[in-house]
Amino acid sequence: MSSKALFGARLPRYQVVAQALMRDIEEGRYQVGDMLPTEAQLGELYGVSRYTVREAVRRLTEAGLITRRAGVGTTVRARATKVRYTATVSDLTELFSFTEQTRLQVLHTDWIDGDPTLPADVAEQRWLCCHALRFVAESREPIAYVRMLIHPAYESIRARLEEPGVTVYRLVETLHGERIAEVRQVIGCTAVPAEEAPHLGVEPGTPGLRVHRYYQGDGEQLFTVALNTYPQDRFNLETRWRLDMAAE
Amino acid sequence: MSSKALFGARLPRYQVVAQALMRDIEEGRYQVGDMLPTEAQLGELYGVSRYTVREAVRRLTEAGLITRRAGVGTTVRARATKVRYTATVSDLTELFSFTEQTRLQVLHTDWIDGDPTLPADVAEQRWLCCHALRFVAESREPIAYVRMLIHPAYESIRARLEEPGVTVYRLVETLHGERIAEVRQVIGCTAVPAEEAPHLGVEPGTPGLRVHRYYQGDGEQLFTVALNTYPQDRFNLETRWRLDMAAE
DNA sequence: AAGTGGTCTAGACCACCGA
DNA sequence: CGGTGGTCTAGACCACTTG
Repeated sequence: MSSKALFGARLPRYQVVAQALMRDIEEGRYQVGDMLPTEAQLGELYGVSRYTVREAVRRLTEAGLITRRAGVGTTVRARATKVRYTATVSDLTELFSFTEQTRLQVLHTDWIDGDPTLPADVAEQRWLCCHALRFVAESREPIAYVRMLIHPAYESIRARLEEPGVTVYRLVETLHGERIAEVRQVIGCTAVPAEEAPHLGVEPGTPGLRVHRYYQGDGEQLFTVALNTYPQDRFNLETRWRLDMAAE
Repeated sequence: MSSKALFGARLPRYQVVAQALMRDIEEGRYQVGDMLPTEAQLGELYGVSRYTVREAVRRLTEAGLITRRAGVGTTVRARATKVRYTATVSDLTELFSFTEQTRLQVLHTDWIDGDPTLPADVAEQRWLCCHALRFVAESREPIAYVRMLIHPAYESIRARLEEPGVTVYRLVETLHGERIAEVRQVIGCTAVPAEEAPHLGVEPGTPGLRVHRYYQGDGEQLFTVALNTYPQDRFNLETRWRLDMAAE
């Protein structure tokens, strides 16, 4: 119960109806897969107008309990609102709070083709691979060694990679007018490889954070992959998950 | 443009109104901070009923462009819908895909009091610290060394920590009837400490993933803190961020 | 053709806020 | 007090799905 439960607080009728329906679903009087009564029937059942029924039913829809289809009806989809924990960022840069104040320095570029250390779906294709260091602002010490895998179709990105403040995903979006629809991020740890260690100023084999990010378009197509190695103590990744207060 | 753009598809009037309003905000005819016209005025302006205005305005509200207050009016809050990327899990266990098939083996318990390696707000208080190993299913090799910081008020948790499949946050929730409202997760890398290495079967100083999770209640109060060390190659953390298709 | 949800109108009363 | 958004009614027409 909320701390500000009010005794005299009359609930709107659509709330009463919504709660009654939720309870009926929760307690199994309507099973998942069942059809709910029609709006007209619910209106009669609860003695309210169609507007009120629709407002109530809208709540259930938003809570994901039901789906509706014109000409068909209303189907129960879930027994209870799942408690959902959500981390939302309004912009991908917020994923990595620092990203915007960083710059990239490209070391060299080559092609990779079937790297077995990569996931199967990535290793299948041939990628342009940009090796680079990431710096924070004016600092002379890099925070990460980055390998950027760029789909051959997006090769023109390479030329603009070193502009300050750019991010891969923004380049893909602006240069090619495509939206990044999904980002997959896999985090693990690693021993800093001998190839990368001197650039980072650490000993080979010392601990490093490995962050792989896969930028995907709307279908399944992979636009770019960023493989980052962060030496110890130069970088922390923080995520917050907040409880959704959707339907109570 | 969507692939199924239909020419003959007449838009609902509330959509037309909503888009007009969004464009007006986007282009600065209504500035952030300004009040929008009242519902009555908008109805007259666009020649639609109040229902249609409200349905339109509801879209802007859901998109986060405006906020409304009865007795006051409608305030413009943002110039454009920010693209939001969301990662949603229906249950905290999904945050760490493995957690449910794991078991904990407690090594020993002590008290910590002002550990300087911890964030200031955590270090301030006195915690019951449970040292443990986390195993996957029947495997004999632990995947992590865990230090569980338990608020003295929740000390009774300790006794049930070793039950298979339990998770800290569930114990807090069930034993004390409190909901975890927020989880903060900080990821970095570390050299596996000498104290932990033998238990994990690795050499001290080898790379390890450090995952700290802070479980918070509704206020600011911290319930528990989990400090995990995962040796290399035993564990990956994956997160997906999907583009919200909310308001177009 | 009958019935569904989706849209829309023209009214109405209310709680709340600011002057 | 007058005006706001929040709630609610009783109608209506429509596009769509199903038999």
